[in-house]
Amino acid sequence: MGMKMILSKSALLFKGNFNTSYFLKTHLSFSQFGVGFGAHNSFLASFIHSNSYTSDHDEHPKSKYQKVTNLDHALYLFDEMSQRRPFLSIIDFTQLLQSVTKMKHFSHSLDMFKQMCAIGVPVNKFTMSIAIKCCCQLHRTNDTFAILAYCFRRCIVPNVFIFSALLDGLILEDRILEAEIFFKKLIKDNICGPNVVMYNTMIKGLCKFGHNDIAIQLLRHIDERGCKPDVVTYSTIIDSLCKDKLIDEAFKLFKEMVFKKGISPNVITYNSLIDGLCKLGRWEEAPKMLQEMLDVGISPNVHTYNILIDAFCKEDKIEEAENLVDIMLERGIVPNIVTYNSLIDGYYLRGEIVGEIASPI
DNA sequence: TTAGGGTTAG
Repeated sequence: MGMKMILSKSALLFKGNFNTSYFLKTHLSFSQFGVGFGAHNSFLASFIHSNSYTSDHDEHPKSKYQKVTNLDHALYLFDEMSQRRPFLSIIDFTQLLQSVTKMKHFSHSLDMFKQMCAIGVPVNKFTMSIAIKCCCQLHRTNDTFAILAYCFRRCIVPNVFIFSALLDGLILEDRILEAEIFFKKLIKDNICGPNVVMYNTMIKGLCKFGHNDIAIQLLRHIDERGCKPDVVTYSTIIDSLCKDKLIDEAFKLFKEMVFKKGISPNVITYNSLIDGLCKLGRWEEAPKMLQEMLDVGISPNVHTYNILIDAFCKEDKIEEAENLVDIMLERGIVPNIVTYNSLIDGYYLRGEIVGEIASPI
């Protein structure tokens, strides 16, 4: 099998089914929640700068459990900790659990959590919320509800972190109806006062299912509840509007966020808008947005460049895409697999990749 | 001195 690729310079714990409906008895109607691009200029830059703040990152040094980046090392440490008596602090255990979770070894994290419970480590709300997150990432939300039941048995009252993780799990599994019912029940029965993260999670779910209008209603509702929407709230809806090709609506919300609410956009907000412009073929405006980002002091990241590179490649503008790769490299941003996949697609569309591609293995 | 949310391809 031969390979001939012509790429130019860029070629380079808890078993059992907990009954979710136990928590969702009350079914409420969600209906109770009930400018186009081009006006950006230096005023925007000054406005955003005036609303930005810098924080001193005077963080505490990381513990050895927080520094772990290797699974085998983490498991070794855990084994060592499990055998020590008296137990180390629950903070040490939780930090190690979090490190394994950050490595995305969710099954191992859950196994560790179960082991902690089995040997009697006094798990707390922090530990619980990490375990629930792991369950959700593994698409095992029903097991998550079992952990919640375990919370109650141990007299650990779930808090907004734990409920938000649960809500996120339902949304991840596309169980939007249950998510809505659950969310409303938490509020109606005063089980948990939602904060902006929980609202954002619900808004993400609504957007995921195309309910932009209800998401915007919920955005209005946040203010009425005395909670403040933030850049994630707006960016989530802006992104959804862009994906639904409602770019003018997205820019309207963008302006509301910046000028009315005084919330500074970030690189993710801009990425969504640039992607929306590219996918609608508004080629004049996308580079302007990139320039605007730079003007307001927001550095494009690998996502930003990938969005533009992919769009150029799909439009047979390979040279422009290659120029962007050069700019990325000059700015110290390393192209990743998405960058190369987009470029390969572009070359393929142009017919510059011929023959069969042999397996490299 | 321990926990949560939004962006890119296929």
